[in-house]
Order: sequence, then structure tokens, then C-alpha cells
Amino acid sequence: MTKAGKRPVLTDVAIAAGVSVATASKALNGRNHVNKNTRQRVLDAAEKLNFSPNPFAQALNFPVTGTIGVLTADLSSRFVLPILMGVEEAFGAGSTSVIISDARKDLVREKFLLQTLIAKRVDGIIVLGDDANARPSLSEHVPVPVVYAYTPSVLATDCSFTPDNAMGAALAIDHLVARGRRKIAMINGEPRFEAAQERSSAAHAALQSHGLGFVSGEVLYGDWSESWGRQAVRALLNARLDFDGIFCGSDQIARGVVDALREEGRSVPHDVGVVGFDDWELFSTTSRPPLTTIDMNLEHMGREVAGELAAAIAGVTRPGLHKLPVRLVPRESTAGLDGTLANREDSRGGATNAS
Amino acid sequence: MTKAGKRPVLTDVAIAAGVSVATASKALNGRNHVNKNTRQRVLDAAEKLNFSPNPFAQALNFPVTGTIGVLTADLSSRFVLPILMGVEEAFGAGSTSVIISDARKDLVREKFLLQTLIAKRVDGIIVLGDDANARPSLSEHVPVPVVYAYTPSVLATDCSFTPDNAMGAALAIDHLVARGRRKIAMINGEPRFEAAQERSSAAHAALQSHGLGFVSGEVLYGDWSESWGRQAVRALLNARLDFDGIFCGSDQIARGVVDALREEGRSVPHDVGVVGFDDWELFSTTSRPPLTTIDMNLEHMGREVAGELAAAIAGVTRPGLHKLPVRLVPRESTAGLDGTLANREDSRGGATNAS
DNA sequence: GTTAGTTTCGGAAACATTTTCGGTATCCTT
DNA sequence: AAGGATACCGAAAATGTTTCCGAAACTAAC
Repeated sequence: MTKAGKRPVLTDVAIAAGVSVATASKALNGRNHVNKNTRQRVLDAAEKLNFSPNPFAQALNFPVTGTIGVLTADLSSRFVLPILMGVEEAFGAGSTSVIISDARKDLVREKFLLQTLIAKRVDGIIVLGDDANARPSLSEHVPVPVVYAYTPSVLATDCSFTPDNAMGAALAIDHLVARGRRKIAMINGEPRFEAAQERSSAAHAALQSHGLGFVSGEVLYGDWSESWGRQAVRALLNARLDFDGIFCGSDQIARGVVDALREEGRSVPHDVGVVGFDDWELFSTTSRPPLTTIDMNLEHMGREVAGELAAAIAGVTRPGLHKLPVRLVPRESTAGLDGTLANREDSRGGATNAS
Repeated sequence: MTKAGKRPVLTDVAIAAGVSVATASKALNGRNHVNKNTRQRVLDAAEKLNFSPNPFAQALNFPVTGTIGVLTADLSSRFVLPILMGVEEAFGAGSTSVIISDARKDLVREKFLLQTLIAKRVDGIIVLGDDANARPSLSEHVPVPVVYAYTPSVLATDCSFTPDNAMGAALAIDHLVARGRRKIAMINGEPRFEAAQERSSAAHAALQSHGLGFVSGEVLYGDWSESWGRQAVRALLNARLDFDGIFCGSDQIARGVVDALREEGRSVPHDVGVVGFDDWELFSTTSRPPLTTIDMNLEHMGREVAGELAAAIAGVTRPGLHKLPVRLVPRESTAGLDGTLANREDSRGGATNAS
């Protein structure tokens, strides 16, 4: 087969079964108006010849091609991959296949790849960003449905999915408070990211709803790195601030935080409870102690987005910005002194739709 | 355009340009025997109508479809993604697009996805594994060229690419020795991985070529984790072994090693030089100090593999196992006491072909 | 035995493009 | 101006599949 001269075509099957190509087609596609026996003959012949229909000839008749395109801003981003896996899982299980195109943060390249996808006649496109900052819409120039994931489109008439950062921040603060922490600081990432802003203000609101505020007066901003986490902890200690809980803008920061606390002789969770964000297991589970953190459920988001695109291709659209719920994963970094991990205030359920 | 009734087809272009479809086709495809002016008329018309040829109709005439498939064992593996990015870069820049299918380590699913790819009429397939252990060949049942990346095929007649683990181990040992280290230990990952075995035996050979041996007598095996790295260091210290250099089977292990050394009061690089493997920047650059390590150049491997597949599609094959060269990235974890990072023995050049 | 109705099958058109090949127009030469 | 060569163009076939619709065969009823 490796060097087979010719693939079998429907005509070959028809001849082998002793029927016309029309009948063969109907038999293989389960159309009615074809005799039970003849259908079986055709199926047997197709099986024996190892026939599979030429999708290009099929696509000439059907408008649907069975391929969708995923246009990523940056494949190497840790947010992109889980979503992509969810998408692939949702589509790959069926018979539609997924074409990836990585723009590498280059808008010119993005334009080019988009044209390539359209030329390939994909049935729909998923635009996969790596931050929460809204991006310009592409939908105007595209003749197929588009769904935006993680990075929403600026257009409210587009369909976008993004994790509910505010919910995550509220969960984190509520959890710390439920664990008895009252003197809470927040060490965040770069302020130019909308995700950072959303988390900050939602954390602030959640604290206020408990009659509290940030022990440091305001949120500390830096970059999304371990070293910033360490540095921020030392700054808090140098300022002689009394704190017993820290909410971090990412697990990477949180890992730096717990490392610095340990090195400075503070026990986590005994002296200070720490909550991260992302549930990046590389950090959250290998940290000492493992991190309580917010899981954005990105793979699930990928499946959601895939389902939405499939629906849009089928004709039903739900425009707007869909914020998908996140969940808190309790681990030792906020354990109670009795070793308990969870508490009942940990769940805030339900999706919010802020279109 | 979003809801345009009909895409323009070649006939529309031909009518707009006042020529026949045959001439329009020739004009657009750069065939000769068409007047300069008429060609321009056709191109203008196509431009104005925003015409792009239906690839399915094209594929009916050409055997080549302009799509290749990537069949991954596990998309979430950190080895797979860089290779995939290299592949995507090499192909996506042109007009061939990349379909991904993630088998999720499920052989049944792999079989199914392979059939789907073949049914889609991909021009070639890249099989992308996540470990160095040779895998069964797929090529028998596939009518298109197949190239194996990272995980080689057991068949020597297949074309496989894999990083040169032995070269990496030799580079690491040579580097430590060139830095004046003589009492060297090796902390490796799980012994069932061929990559681990290759690194161990090549490291052993390199030590012998310097008249040395492992200070611990033999290689220490564990899992590929930070905690194993920490644990192994403590075992070495508890055994009262005198060592001044450690070669680690992965950067993750190495990070655990340098953390434990610091916590036990040993200075890196002053007391002990540490070399990792993988150049996983998440660990190698954020470690304290940053890690000297072996870069397997996986993205480059992806481009190589893509080029090889393109060649195979064009008809020229180079069967066999191709070991791609790796390189040592010097950082502070093996710095000289004067702060120098590199030394002239750091490079062993050239690819080896061990088919 | 004829008619009506039902089931089953096949010819041919349609999809959008490329390619072959025959035909026409143009140009050059004498 | 005629002949021939050459450049250019277009009709038609071909790619593989699906679908429409007419034909054939078979059954049922009178």
C-alpha cells in the first residue's frame, strides 16, 4: 500500500459490486431507496478495496468541509495550549480536523494566516489569544463564523469566551477570610494586563464585603515572575507590615512568595496563607507547600469554544462575552492548623454572561 | 462579506475579465501562452472580486493537497510543543497547512486519528513522540510519507529524528571537567527512559576519557522531579561524599539540586558546579543561580523534520535515524570563580547519523 | 390481464478547477 | 500579398462524488 499506484475510487467500488456509481454512493451514505442486499454488496466491496471517499470531491457538493482553523497569538503561551487541547479533543473525536496557525504575535503574519485559512475553506475559525486584553475584531473580513477564546474581541457582536477573573479573585479572598486571615496583601503581575486589573479590583471588592482592606493599602504590582514574588515579600517584611494572608496574581509569583517566606523564617500556612492563580501544576503542586490556587479550567474552555463554533457553523450564534466560571483548588498553602483543606464557602457557582 | 451569498468562482473572474475560464486559470497560475495584458486584466478582476480558488476543486486535478498531519502522542508534553512550533513555522509560512491530532497516549485513538488524516488526504504525516523510546512503525499502513520526531521508529527503513543525548552528556561532562571539577556525580531521571540510559552511559564514557569515574560509583536514578533532585543531594551529603560537580538528567532535577545545595549551605557554583539538561527556560533561567544546561534545539528539530517531510513528499527520502546535535548553554551554575561562563572546549560540532 | 403503486437502480448533471488540444489571429518574410 | 510560423485563446474533457429524475421491475388490486 505504501507505494500503491492508485487509490480506489467510487467507480472501482461500483464495478466490484456490479452496480452504478450512483447506487454505490447511496449505499455508502446510508441513503434509502437501495436494496438491503445490494447495499451489503457495496459495503463489502468498499471494505475489500479499502475505499475512502475523496473529501475534495465531496466538498465540491457540500458547502461544509470538515476543517476548522485555530489562529493562535502565541503557541508557546501556557494559556493557549490547554485551550487548544480542549478544542482538539472536542473536534478531533469526530471527523472535523483542526488546522493550527501560529501568528507569533505578528499582526502581519496573522493577516496572512487568516487568508490562508479562508483559502483552505475552513468551516470556522477560533482566535486564541494569550492575555485578557480585548483585541480588534477579525470577523468583518471573514466569511465563516469566528469565536474568540481567552482574549475577547472588542466587538460585542462577536462571540468571545474568557475566564471569570473577578470570580477567581473573589473565591481567593473569601477562602482566605474563611480560613481566619484578616491581614491580607495582594502581590500582582503587570498592571497593563486587564486580567491583573480585574483580579485586583474584584479582590478589593471582596475584602470590602468582609469589612476589610489590603493590609498594604494597595495592590503591589510587578512582573509575573518568581523573583518578583520573592522581592515583594521582602518588601512587605522590610516595611514591618503585619500580614497573615497573601493573594498572588499567578502561581509563579506565589511560588516565589512561599520560597521567600520560608527563607525568611515564616511558615506557610501557619503564619501566612498563600493563594495563587492559574493552577499551573508545574508550580502549584511542586511548590513547598503546594499552592491553593484558582483553576481557570482552560481545557474545559477549549471544549466550550469548540461547541460554540460547531453551533455557529450549524447556524445558531450566541454573540457576546461569555465569562466562564473558575474554581478554587485548596492545597496546603492555606490549610487550617488542623490540616483541613476545604471549607464550605469555597464555591461560587454559575457562569456570568456580561455581553 | 460575512454573509455574502456566494463566493466568487473562476467563471466570475473570467466573465469580469472578458476571457474564458481556461485563460483565466492559466493567467492566475502563471502558465505561459497568455498575453501580458490579458493576464493583468484577469489578475485585476480576481483582485477586485476577492477571488481565491477552491482548493478542493484544485486538489481534484493535482495529487498534492497542501496539508500535512501531525500526530502527537501527548500535546501537553514540553518536548512536543517546541517541535510542533518548528514544524508549524516551516510549513505555515508557505501555503501548506498543518492539521494536528492528539492521540493522548491512546493507541486506539492514534489508529483512528491516523485513518482520519489519511481520509483527509494529507500529503505527509509527522509522528511526534514525547520520549526517546523507539515506537512501532506506522508506515506500513500509510500511503503517504511519514517522518518520526523525538520518538524514533523501530524500523531502520523509516525516517526518524531524535536529539543526540550522548553528545549532550559528553558536552556536560567535558564542560565540568574543563571547569576544574574532578569529583562528579550524576543525578538522573527514570531508568526506563532510553534518554536517561543514553545520557548515563555517554557521561560515563566521557568521564573515563578524562581518567575519571562517577564519584558516587554509579548514576543515581529517580524520577524527573525537583523533589528527587533535592532528595538525591541530601543522600550524597549524608553519605559524606566529597563532590564538586553534578550532572543532572533534566533541568527540573537540577533545580531541585541547586535549591537543596543552597539550603544545605553549599555554594553553587563555588563549591559545586551543576549542569542540567533540556534548557527548559522556566527552570534553567529562574533557578538560583541560573543553570548551565544542554539545549536540545527542539524548535530547530521541528524545522528539520518539516524540511525532511517536504523532501519526502517531493520524492527524495533519507531513511534512518538522524541524531541532531545539541549544544551547551553556559550559565552561572558552572561559572568559574572569576565569573567566566564559557570555555573553548564547550563545542562538539556536527550531526551524527546512526541509521 | 391490466392498471396503479412501490421499490430499486442508473444516466446525467452539477460542483470548480486544470489541462489538452485544436483553432484563430497576428506577425514576419519574401 | 501570400505563405508559414508563432502567439494567444477557448471549447471540452477530466478529476470524484452526490443528487435529481426518469426508467425498469416488481407487487398489489381490480
